[in-house]
Amino acid sequence: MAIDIDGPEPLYEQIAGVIAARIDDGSYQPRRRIPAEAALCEEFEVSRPTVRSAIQLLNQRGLTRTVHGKGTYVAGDVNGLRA
Amino acid sequence: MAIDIDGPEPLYEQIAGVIAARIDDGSYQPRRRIPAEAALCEEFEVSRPTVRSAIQLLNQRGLTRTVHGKGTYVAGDVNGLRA
DNA sequence: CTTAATTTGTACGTATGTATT
DNA sequence: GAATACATACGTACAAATTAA
Repeated sequence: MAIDIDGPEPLYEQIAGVIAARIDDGSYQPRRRIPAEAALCEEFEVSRPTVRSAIQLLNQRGLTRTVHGKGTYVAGDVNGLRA
Repeated sequence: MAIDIDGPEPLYEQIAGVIAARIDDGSYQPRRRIPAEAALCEEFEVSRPTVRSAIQLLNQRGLTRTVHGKGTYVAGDVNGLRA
């Protein structure tokens, strides 16, 4: 799954999609931390605000949870209702 | 209600609070447009990203609704469930 | 229909503050 | 105190939707 800089879908949505897919397929496991914002910036070659927008989407959708000073964690359940 | 640049509460939260208060007291009426982002930037003397963060909060809370190319509108109901 | 003006959307880069380890 | 990581905020540029001329 690559990022299409020219496509109609915003970068932050595409990135959120890639991360969501990794959660789905187990690359990023429940209750574990996903890579730091800086690392995601490097991987996707985008700015930090763009990575943060992607993470914000994931948090809103309940797939992840961000903790100040620690990191962003994959939600710890299958139903998206509990930690 | 003034903005406290030094207080612990983020600017965007303070601004969202001021706008919410204006919705409450009727200064901004249901289904009517609130001032454009640029106007709010001038009034509160903050950057556009900060104003947008404030509006995003209001949208998330259901107090307003933003339409691309048009503006941000006060929710048209009392229950926050319909437009 | 084309153009311009207004307004919101996306994205960049940067600086500084705060929380955790 | 230092290193790591997220939070807030600035300024800027250009794209896209809406409306009016």
